[in-house]
Amino acid sequence: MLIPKRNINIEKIAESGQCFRMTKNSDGSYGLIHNGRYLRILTRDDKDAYEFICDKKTYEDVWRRYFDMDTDYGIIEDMADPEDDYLRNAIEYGRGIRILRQDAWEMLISFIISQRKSIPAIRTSIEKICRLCGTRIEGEKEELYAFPTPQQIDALTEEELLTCSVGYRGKYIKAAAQAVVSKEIELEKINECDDMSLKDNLLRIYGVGEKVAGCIMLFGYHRLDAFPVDVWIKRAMDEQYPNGFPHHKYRGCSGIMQQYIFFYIRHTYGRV
DNA sequence: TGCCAGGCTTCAC
DNA sequence: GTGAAGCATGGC
Repeated sequence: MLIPKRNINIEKIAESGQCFRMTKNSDGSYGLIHNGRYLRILTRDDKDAYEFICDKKTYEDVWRRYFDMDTDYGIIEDMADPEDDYLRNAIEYGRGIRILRQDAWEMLISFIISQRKSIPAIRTSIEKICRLCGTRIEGEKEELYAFPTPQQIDALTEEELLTCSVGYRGKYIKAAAQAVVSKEIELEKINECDDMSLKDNLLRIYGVGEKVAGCIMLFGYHRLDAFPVDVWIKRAMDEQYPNGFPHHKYRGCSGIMQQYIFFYIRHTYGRV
């Protein structure tokens, strides 16, 4: 499947900090795992496109939605205030980033792990957990593992979890798995809630605060008004928006603007 | 080597 | 409701 490069940039998405299991292979291709499926992506400069290594049906059934291909990001980019140079620069810099429609459970655990960790360290931890208790993906030469189910993580002992470099977050991960397995929290059902109620439900989970809830909403529930504020976004807000970010101008897409700013400021400070 | 990382809970006040 | 302490460990 050839996907034109217009409005999608796999390299930027892979390092945008919204997903942790999309990695660059030694041959320059990209690989990602989602819901137990592996997708390899080649860059085809000769066609000005990406080549998704999958059949058309799988693309239509799975990846088209995952990459949010039915949203026109050009329209969203045009919403930026013409006088907001910072945002316009951020968008220009991050053009091609899209908000992936990832799995809510995976986002819950991934962003619990993310607190006070660097992105490379988050990736390392998540990979360890997948190898420790995730299901091996069939039909691939490499050893690839799906993200563990709630039951698989719930079955781990505290000691096993600690081998994944999660540190003090181990108890949060256990509690989250327990809450899901026991149906104390129903991740699919709460998708019926409006944004505010969805956030309230997520905040009930031990180890989930404002920022992590925002990330789960944005990347796991595709709630595009979620605006998670981490140390980087706070830095951008303090420096560029001393009177607060004008959310009212970006109703329905301020989370996307957040993602452009996050990507931009991390590169501005040379941390990537 | 020391500092920082897509923060959270707990506990004063 | 607000503010500060304490937290585990990898990566640069």
